[in-house]
Amino acid sequence: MAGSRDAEAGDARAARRRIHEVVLAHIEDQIATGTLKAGDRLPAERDLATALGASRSAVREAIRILEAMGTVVQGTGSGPDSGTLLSAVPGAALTHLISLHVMLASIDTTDVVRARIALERESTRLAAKHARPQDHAVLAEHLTAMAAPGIGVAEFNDLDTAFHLAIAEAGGNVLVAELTTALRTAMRPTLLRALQAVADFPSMAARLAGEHQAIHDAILAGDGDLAAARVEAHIDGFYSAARPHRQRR
Amino acid sequence: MAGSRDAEAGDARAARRRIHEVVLAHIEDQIATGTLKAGDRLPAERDLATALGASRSAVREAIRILEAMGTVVQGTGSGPDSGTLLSAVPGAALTHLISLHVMLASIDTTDVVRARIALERESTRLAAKHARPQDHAVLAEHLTAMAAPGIGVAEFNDLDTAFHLAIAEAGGNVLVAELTTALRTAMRPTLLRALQAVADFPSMAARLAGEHQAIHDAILAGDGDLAAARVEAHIDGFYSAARPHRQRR
DNA sequence: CCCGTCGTGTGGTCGGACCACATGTGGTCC
DNA sequence: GGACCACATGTGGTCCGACCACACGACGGG
Repeated sequence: MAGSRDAEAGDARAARRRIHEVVLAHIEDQIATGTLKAGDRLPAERDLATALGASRSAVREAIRILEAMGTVVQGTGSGPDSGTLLSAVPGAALTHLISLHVMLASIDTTDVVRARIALERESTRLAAKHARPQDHAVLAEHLTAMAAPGIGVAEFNDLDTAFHLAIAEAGGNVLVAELTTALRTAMRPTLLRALQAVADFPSMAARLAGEHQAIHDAILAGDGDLAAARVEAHIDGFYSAARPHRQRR
Repeated sequence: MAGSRDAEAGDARAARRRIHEVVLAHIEDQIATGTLKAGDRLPAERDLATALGASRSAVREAIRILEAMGTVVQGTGSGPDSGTLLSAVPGAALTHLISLHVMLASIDTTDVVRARIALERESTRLAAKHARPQDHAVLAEHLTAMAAPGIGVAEFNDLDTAFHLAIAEAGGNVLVAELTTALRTAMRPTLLRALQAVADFPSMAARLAGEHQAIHDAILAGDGDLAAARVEAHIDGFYSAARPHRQRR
């Protein structure tokens, strides 16, 4: 049935839908109905192709999309790690998506900041309620690392991200945590530029460290509202301070 | 240089990176540096392939990913709408991504609800500050439509989504609006199931309509905090009421 | 019993062919 | 001269068949 352009059946009336979209819909349908679930293995590309009457290229394009969405991982060779498996790791995909759109300027950075604040207020409030000792340990660890004298801009920023992410994870809401990471990561280049433009980085680092400490304290105290307010002030304050340095282009 | 597995150059040391990833990185690099921006046209697939020393399949897979991210649209034929153009419409991609992960249960629906609340609190607060007369008109329109007697479950739900989306758009934050839509759309199947399980749908619709009206009133009054609180109660309340109906699986 | 080898199955890649579609260009007919 | 039609051209869409790289598992020799 390969090269049959001759109108396979009566379904030809449908709009010219690309084949890989049909394949994609087929797979997503099985996901929606529970026929396929995380951890399952998809049929081999070749089998899927013949089963759906499509070419392997079409199947591959569909799988490529699923992979980009973070719902599938592929491995070569044989064995348990080979083949196409349904995973469920939205983080990287989300980050990729947001980053692309920030780069394309289809999303304004101030919008990202506001969204971050909204999400982190929530995750911080959750963290204040649910954080366990080990979560606090992680946070404290990041705080210590950030206090290292002579720390570089990039390292500081990455620790900063890790700190905020740890809060989100302590909150226990997977989606909020993933979104927080995605937004924070998407802003990384912007943040680095801003930090590098800061005249007195050490004092800026000290100020941010102090704010982080205050946030942690509020979380430790279980005061969600206070922690949330401090997070908002922390994020908002930094961007307000950094924004004046506008890069050309 | 096509089938050359013989270590093209010194770059062989790099990990086995799939070719489409290289192509993708190449394009994203041009986006990051501003060489390519929204509205621009990518080279033809064949040209890109020869230019990068890759096969057309590889290029197509990379483009497929970009398309899935909502950064590219393709059109056949010639003319201004043909070829591969950089767009910047994150909405559909975001929705697709979230929906997939909700279906795969890699994201818990209660997490989605909490995230929605966090985002909609923000957008509602923004709407209370920035909404213009035409925004209010749209909101009022949706409210009227939802009040139609004998309205069906699906229609009501879609209008509900439209109402919340309109608020997000009135707030003026593109990212928050897109995220709101994505989360709301991802929850659509779940919401429909819940609504269909409601014994007395008309009275439920009336209750929700009343809450919507109250939210709109607060926005009209410019009281962001009140509006935000009402939105939170509205969303939280509905899910709490509907959750008891747990579907097997 | 251990270990190397080879078979087999999986994704990764390629190139070339052809289709469908939309436009532009030119010639033709009135 | 102007309206119109046919073909050349360029773009994505699709498919096929082949081969590579890789990893596991079975088989057989030492």
